[in-house]
Amino acid sequence: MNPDAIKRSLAGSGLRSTPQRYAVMAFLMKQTSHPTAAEIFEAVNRVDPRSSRATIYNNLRDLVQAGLVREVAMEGRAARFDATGTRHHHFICDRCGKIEDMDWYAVPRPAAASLGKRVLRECELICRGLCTQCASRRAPTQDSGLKERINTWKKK
Amino acid sequence: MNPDAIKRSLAGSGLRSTPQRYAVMAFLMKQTSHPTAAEIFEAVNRVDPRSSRATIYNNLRDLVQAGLVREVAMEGRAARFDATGTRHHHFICDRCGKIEDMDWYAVPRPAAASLGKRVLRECELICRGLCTQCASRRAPTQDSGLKERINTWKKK
DNA sequence: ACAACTATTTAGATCATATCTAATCTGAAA
DNA sequence: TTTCAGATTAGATATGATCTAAATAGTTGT
Ligand SMILES: [Mn+2]
Ligand SMILES: [Mn+2]
Ligand SMILES: [Zn+2]
Ligand SMILES: [Zn+2]
Repeated sequence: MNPDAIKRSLAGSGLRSTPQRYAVMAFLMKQTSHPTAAEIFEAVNRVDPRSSRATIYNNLRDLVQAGLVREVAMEGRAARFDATGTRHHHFICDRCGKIEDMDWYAVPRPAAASLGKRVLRECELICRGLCTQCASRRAPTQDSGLKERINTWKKK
Repeated sequence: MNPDAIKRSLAGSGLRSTPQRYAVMAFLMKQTSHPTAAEIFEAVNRVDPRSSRATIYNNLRDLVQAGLVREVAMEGRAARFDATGTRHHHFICDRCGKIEDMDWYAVPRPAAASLGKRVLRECELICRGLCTQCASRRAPTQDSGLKERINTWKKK
């Protein structure tokens, strides 16, 4: 996306276009990974060191509120973010914890009986297993169960 | 589930059955919500105050490694847990943040092309919208967009 | 171009959650 | 009953996120 389009989308959400805020948005948009606030802080300041830690957090909060960025649902401690460009699902690797985008496809909605009086807005998918890299590094053996997988991952 | 069954499932995972560990497991199994470590600490010690904070965390770690408990994938800061009894999906309320269980149903797996060389183990669903309580408290208006919903929720 | 107004940025303090340490205790096997 | 690896503990420490209040800078109107 070009600079002006980003600036317009900020303005369209009632957010001023500051160099710091622009940098966070632009970085997330060209990212295919799902960086933490700390990673965004580093990357953004490596290019142009004008953002404080608080500003990164402030801007992530504002961009999420504006719907331009989302926090990814997963079980780690540090929040991870992606720009809400195109709709997609996620794949989380059991072994290395990496979060990858998966092509979006409509998922059958829960049965009305199961839904009850809840109002459904969307269904997102979290696929789990081994990422390409981890799958090739060692084929999962029969006794390599959840325990082993979580162990490996937690040990970083 | 009866006490002996819990003890057997702990032993079956190579975990000693201690009063503290048993209490965490038993509490999670009778829970329909998705408590944080702090909530488990409080609840367990209200009944029988023998567990330290570190022990709650230690046991949650051990039970997750054993596959008897899982940490729920969601975007909050404090980890939330449930016993992995019956397979199910989750519904997260946009307004109050509550996580509810949804009946399990098989989800169509991603297309082979999209999956690539990844090894798929499972697909879990995160449904979003308004829980029964929030849906009835105020019907969503047309201009009540993501921004408003997140705002309301973040304000606790 | 300039002033005025308010959103934004900032360093550092503080909070919330999770993990580590190393001393002590205990479940369960023999 | 003895034994000892596994489990518990209080408190210290680490990590990630938010708050504070003073300084700065986009944007709008002139
Ligand atoms: Mn993504
Ligand atoms: Mn659940
Ligand atoms: Zn991997
Ligand atoms: Zn709700």
